[in-house]
Amino acid sequence: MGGAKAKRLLGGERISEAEHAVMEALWARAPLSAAEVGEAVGGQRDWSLATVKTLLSRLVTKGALATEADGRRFLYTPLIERADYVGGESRRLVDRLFGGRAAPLFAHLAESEALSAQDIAEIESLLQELKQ
Amino acid sequence: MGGAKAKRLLGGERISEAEHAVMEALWARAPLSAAEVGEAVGGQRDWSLATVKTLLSRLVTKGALATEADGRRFLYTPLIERADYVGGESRRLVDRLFGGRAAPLFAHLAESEALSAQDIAEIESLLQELKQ
DNA sequence: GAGTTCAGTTTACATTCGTAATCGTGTCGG
DNA sequence: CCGACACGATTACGAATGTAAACTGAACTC
Repeated sequence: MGGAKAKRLLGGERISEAEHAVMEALWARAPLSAAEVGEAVGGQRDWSLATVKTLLSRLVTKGALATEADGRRFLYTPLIERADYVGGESRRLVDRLFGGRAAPLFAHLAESEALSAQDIAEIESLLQELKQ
Repeated sequence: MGGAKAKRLLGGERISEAEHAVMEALWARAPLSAAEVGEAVGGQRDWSLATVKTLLSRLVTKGALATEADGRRFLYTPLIERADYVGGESRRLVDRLFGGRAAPLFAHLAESEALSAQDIAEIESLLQELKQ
């Protein structure tokens, strides 16, 4: 279950960084109106509502969001799953920088002290699961 | 030695994806002339020499490459280390998508079967080193 | 020594992105 | 019924990017 195949954005369009912030808001809670998304991202970015609306429109065009009419306004809902997006981006990075292999990435994070003790513990237990 | 602190690009400018391909060529072997870089990346991207020259210039402007005169032409050498670039990009991804923690990234890679048996073995041994 | 070549520099131009302001229209209060 | 407001849609506009052609000056050729 949960094995939804990665939904490709229409024509494989990419989600930009600003757009991603909007997606995060909607992944956290959806559906939301434009104004609500504005509030939600208000903490992180200092955008005018107009900007948020532009990003929402672009995401709809790209096929990343669905709209549902709610009276005079729209409610927006993600069409792609966060896991798919995250997986895609991770894969892209690993491909681009580490020849597609994850171990070197891991080594890098380890070497640059990007791993906390907790991370290490968690990863260790994940490894255990994988091995059986 | 080798502990060079991450060289920040002038003003923190980012290296674009196309530029990155050029950097890879030079990280693999440097110094190289523009024509040589062209050949080196020729396999991956189908760029005209003019394009390669543009990218080289932009990278010089951004402070990512140094030029060394060699007769009528230039030889280009990276000013930033691949490890620094890779580390920066990895960190950005982890911050943006996983709240700065590496374990979730790892979990994701594991879950999406992006980890080969070899990866797992290597990571395991890295973990051993980390733990002592 | 003049023309051709070659390399870097300048200019070009369509897209995407970030960031909005403005427009058009339907709705709600009075 | 009329004006103020609330929304989405349209338009804007500069910076960055991808991709390259045109220009310029120096070097090598005959």
